[in-house]
Amino acid sequence: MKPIDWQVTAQNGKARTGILRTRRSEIETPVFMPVGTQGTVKGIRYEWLEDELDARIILGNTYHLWLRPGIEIIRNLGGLHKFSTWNRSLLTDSGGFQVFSLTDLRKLNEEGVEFRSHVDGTKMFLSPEVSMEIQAALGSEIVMVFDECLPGNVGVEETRKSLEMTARWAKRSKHRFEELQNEKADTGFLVKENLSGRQALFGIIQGAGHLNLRNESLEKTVEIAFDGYAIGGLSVGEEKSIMYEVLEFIGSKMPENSPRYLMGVGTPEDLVEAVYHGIDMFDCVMPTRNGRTGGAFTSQGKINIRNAKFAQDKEPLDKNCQCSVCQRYSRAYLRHLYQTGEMLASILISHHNLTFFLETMRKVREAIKFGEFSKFRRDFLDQISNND
RNA sequence: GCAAGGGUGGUCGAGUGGUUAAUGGCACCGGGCUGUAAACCCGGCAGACGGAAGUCUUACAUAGGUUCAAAUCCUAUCCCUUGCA
Repeated sequence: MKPIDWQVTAQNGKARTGILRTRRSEIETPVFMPVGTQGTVKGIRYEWLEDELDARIILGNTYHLWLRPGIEIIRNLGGLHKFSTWNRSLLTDSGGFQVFSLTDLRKLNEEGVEFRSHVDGTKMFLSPEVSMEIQAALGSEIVMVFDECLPGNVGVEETRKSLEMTARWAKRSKHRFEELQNEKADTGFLVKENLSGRQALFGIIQGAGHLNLRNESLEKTVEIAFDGYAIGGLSVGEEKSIMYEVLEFIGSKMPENSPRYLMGVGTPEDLVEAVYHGIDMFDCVMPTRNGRTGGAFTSQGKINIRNAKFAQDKEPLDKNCQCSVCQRYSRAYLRHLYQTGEMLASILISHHNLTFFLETMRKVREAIKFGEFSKFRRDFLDQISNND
């Protein structure tokens, strides 16, 4: 028995819809997963995620939860689901991205990465094994292998060395992961229908903007065999055209019968483009981070609620949006909340943004089912670049 | 009325003869944010011209003055604060 089940339900060009079943929820793909790094999607109560937004899966982060509150505490409280009360699916990132983003606070070698905690400077050592142990304690439905994520625009030699290490780390991740499953270290264990009740493990393809290396990484990763495959190392400073090039090249080469996950991406346009190239899963901090900092995504493109031009604007953030924020609050009011530093501004805009992302994916799925994805893509990109 | 201390750019507040179109903070304006060290970061903020380096004009209560040079020194006036009557 497998830990997850994924079936394609419709195909339109390279784009496809599917149903991903985990032990905790049923997820229609393509799916956008809100990011909940520290056990919370910043500014959004689970009630909203469950009810109005109807998110079926969110992210958590190994590194952050390891530092605070610490794994012992989470394990003692029964895992991240019980601790946080989020009962739908969780995907946990391995800390691999922090290898990239906390570059000043780390020392990296074959064995793993020594971090100085960004919280208090304590030395911590993260490795494939440790990452798997933490993710087992968190009890997420989908565990990510521990990888090295390079910045964009890195040369061929460095990229190759890195991707080879990532492949070795992937092997070690899987080895330790399976031990932990057998040891029943997974706090989220839950038997459901014909699933194993265990965690699923996804591999990560690296290779920066070098297509041949992407291919190499793909082969190495598939050879190890995972429950799903992710593309890492995109949108990390490289030209956007490089990301699209990599997606076009590698997207449809990834195993057809497993979910394909593009890590950390992206803008609404990126999502639609990636779906076009056969990607099924996404996560990104943009809706919540931009929401907190006054950036709203709309069907007419991005707006910045700080702009003086909204001071007396009675319209909602997006006149085409059905979310509870757009049904009730004007741009003028939201701008006022933002300008006066009211936390509600961040909450409401984040809420709207998440709605926009999730709703966009709903429309994407719809379009694929009706065989109209090309038209949808054209119209969507047209609308969104048409603002001001 | 007398005495003391003050009046600086939207605001608060540095500066007390030249490197000062004037430090900072706030406000304001704009930009950025892609597996969250992010309720954050960056930039602009007298006016005009310029792509820019820059040039010019007007500025530190008001009006005069001293000086090669003044927000800074002097004189007068107006206003504010505090104390004493």
